[in-house]
Amino acid sequence: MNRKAQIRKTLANAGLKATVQRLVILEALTNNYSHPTAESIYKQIKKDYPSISLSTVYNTLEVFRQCGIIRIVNTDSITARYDSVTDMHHHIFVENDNKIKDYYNPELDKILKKFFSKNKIPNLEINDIQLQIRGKYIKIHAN
Amino acid sequence: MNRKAQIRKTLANAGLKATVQRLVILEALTNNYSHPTAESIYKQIKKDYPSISLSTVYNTLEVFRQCGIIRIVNTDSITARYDSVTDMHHHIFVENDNKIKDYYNPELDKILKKFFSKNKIPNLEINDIQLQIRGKYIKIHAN
DNA sequence: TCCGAGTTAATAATCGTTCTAAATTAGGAA
DNA sequence: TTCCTAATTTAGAACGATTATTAACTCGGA
Repeated sequence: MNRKAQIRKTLANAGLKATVQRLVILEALTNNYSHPTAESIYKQIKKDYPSISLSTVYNTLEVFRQCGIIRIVNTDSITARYDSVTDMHHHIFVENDNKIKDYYNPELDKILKKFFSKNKIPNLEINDIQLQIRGKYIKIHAN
Repeated sequence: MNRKAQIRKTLANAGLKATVQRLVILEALTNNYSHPTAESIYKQIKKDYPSISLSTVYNTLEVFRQCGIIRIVNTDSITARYDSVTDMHHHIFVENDNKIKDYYNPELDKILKKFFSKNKIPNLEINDIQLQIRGKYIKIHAN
């Protein structure tokens, strides 16, 4: 199944009409691994689809979020950054350039799950566990 | 050393003048474990010190943040929430009531540190590792 | 005490987001 | 297909949180 068909399927599963706007917004987000802001999704889409409204981008992202097909990344910034991956994964916050990278590591996931099944937090039903790794990229000198 | 003396010391170590405003703001934050917003710190302080300005609260929190004596908690919300604890700890996001609780567990910290010293991320110098645990509080029925 | 840098207060400005209401559109029924 | 209705989109106003501006104040050193 190609990407566009996959996106249509995601919308159908969520019970959402497959409007042009929803298709392009979700496609923009799934093609973008930089955890973009609403504004930057809007700018990207506007190139090919100039009549799109910023409101629509915000509204649609909020609809997607409520359906659970996207998320807002937890950050210390005012501006929301969106993530189309809802499977278990972690984030690397790169201090040099304000980028957020995904970090996948099934071994780590296993360790975390094991830890919290042994060490239950009283009365809490855990829905999601996510690591935030904050760091700086360092230059490697070959000499 | 009492709390007020400790706060004075923290300011001195950061090279900051110990003004009344800074003292009350930092005291309010260190006494408050709910990761308050700027607005709620402002309201709390205003009771005892009515001439304080909301701007001062914002400015001062930002000064503290830049000095590294407080942090902004990573959240998916528009409103910044502040944390006076900068030692390694994690956060529990309680979905029922929008509260953020601290989670300390030295054993977990050891596991995480060990994992990342074994599994280095190329070119990345890690400054902080933090877990975000999202969940719901469940009622326990005794019968 | 006086000076000057640092700090604060009040408020205007800005930014990101949400709301509102009118226009448009999608998709089902006839 | 055409019509109908509810859902969706658009543009722009409104809003809330934060930041900037600037004049007044204050602290600590000379």
